[in-house]
Amino acid sequence: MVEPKSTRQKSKTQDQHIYEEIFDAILEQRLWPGTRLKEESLGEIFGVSRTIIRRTLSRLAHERVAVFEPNRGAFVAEPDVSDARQILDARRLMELAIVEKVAERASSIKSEFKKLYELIEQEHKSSAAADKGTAIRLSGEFHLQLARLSGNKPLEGFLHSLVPQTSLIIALYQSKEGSRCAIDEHSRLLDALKLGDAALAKRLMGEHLDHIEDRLALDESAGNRNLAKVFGRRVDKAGA
Amino acid sequence: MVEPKSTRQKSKTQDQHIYEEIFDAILEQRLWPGTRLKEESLGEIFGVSRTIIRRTLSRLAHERVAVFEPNRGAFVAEPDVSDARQILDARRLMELAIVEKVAERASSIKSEFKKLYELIEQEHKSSAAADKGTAIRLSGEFHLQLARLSGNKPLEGFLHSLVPQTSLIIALYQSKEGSRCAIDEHSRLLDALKLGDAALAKRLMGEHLDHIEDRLALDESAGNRNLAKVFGRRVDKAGA
DNA sequence: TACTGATGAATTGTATACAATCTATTAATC
DNA sequence: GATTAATAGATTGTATACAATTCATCAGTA
Repeated sequence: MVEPKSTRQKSKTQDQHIYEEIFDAILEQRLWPGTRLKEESLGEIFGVSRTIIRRTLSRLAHERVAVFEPNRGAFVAEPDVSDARQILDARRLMELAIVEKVAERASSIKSEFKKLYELIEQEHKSSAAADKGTAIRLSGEFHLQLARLSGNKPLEGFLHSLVPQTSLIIALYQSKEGSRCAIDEHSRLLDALKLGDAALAKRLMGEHLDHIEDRLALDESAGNRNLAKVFGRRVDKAGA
Repeated sequence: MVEPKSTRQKSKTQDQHIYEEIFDAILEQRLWPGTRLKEESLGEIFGVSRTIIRRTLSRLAHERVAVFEPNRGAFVAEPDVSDARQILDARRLMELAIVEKVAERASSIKSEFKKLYELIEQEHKSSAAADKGTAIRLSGEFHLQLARLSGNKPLEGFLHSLVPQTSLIIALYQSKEGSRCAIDEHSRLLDALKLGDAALAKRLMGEHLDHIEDRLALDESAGNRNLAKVFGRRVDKAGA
């Protein structure tokens, strides 16, 4: 079993792998807002040079999941209250449009729904196993899969950046713990979609998003959660 | 007057400048879909190394304005008919949402409208001067400015990638020449927005987009316009 | 002539070297 | 002791070197 001599052939998938690893870490809230993303450390972790890491970080930065501070490097984004409102607002707009499109296409994508039910099944399992990180990530993936079924790639791409940003917002501003009813909401939403009931699906999605937002404390004072910003200091939350 | 010793200080603006130069060239349809974007050539043109060019190209690729073909380099994107429909569909969704938001905020952003009227004025001028490229670009910028006034940065960013993509679609699929009524449409739209008449503004925006799409030939056979793809060949449309 | 295969130039993909900048530590001054 | 200045170490930003791949040219063959 000879290793491929070329280091380039894997490049595309290698890139994608590193990206997804960081992406998932953010979805699962293992990577906290404000965490420093040191290039050399990441390079060692994934066994590539800074060149590759830099490309990944720049992709994350473009999706507003990370931010570059000039000469200081990349950090996991910390959306402030105003950012959060805009992100959630944009996401609602997108999700409702997506749900409508999926409902319209319901009859022609029947086979795809099966996968989504399986995803919900997994959500249940990890929720039951108290594997919170995985449960959160799967929840996000449910929404991403829905976006894919909309059949509109630009929309899918846009939601792909809004979902992890939402994850960061939840990390920063969630006040009440999420009752896991969200999973049942997914499943009822999917039922409505399969029947092609756009109106019901949109209502359910709207309520689903309401519930997520209800758990957040997005009043201005909530900004105080971000102590570093309040005191104008910079804190590296991950050194290694 | 001493030059700044550092080559890094300008980096952020330098980057932005190169990006905008290419962005504008695409908006003005000086850069045609399928054009090869050779790294070294661009580097020489802008006096920077491939590193910087590569970053710019990767940004354009992320916005789907350029595409990377592995080991072959970057090319100006050539959205096919299916892509085009999805892009236009997404854009309609965005533009209507944006118009609604701007109408809602009309009273609190009165001073901003002035700039937009000036932009329309410029559009008139370049149109009168038969400066088609500039006219097209300014038309795109009008929509981008509107997006900015929506007060939603994610939406603004998303439209920022949809506008040049629309430009590529027009380049590829426009069958009838655009009557320059579009400028008057901008101006009537702006009137409605200033009055905060969301319903009217949305109707006008919808019609505006209809008119753009009316001039396109997006039936399946339209794909034949892209001869290179029909014959499975690759053609470099710009060598230098 | 048309087709295949080999050779070399051109171009991309990645790693690395080096310069600019920032950060932390220590020394110096009041 | 607190504040500022200076220095060394760490990290980012850019250019460049080198390897891998593609592309064009041109023999060779039927």
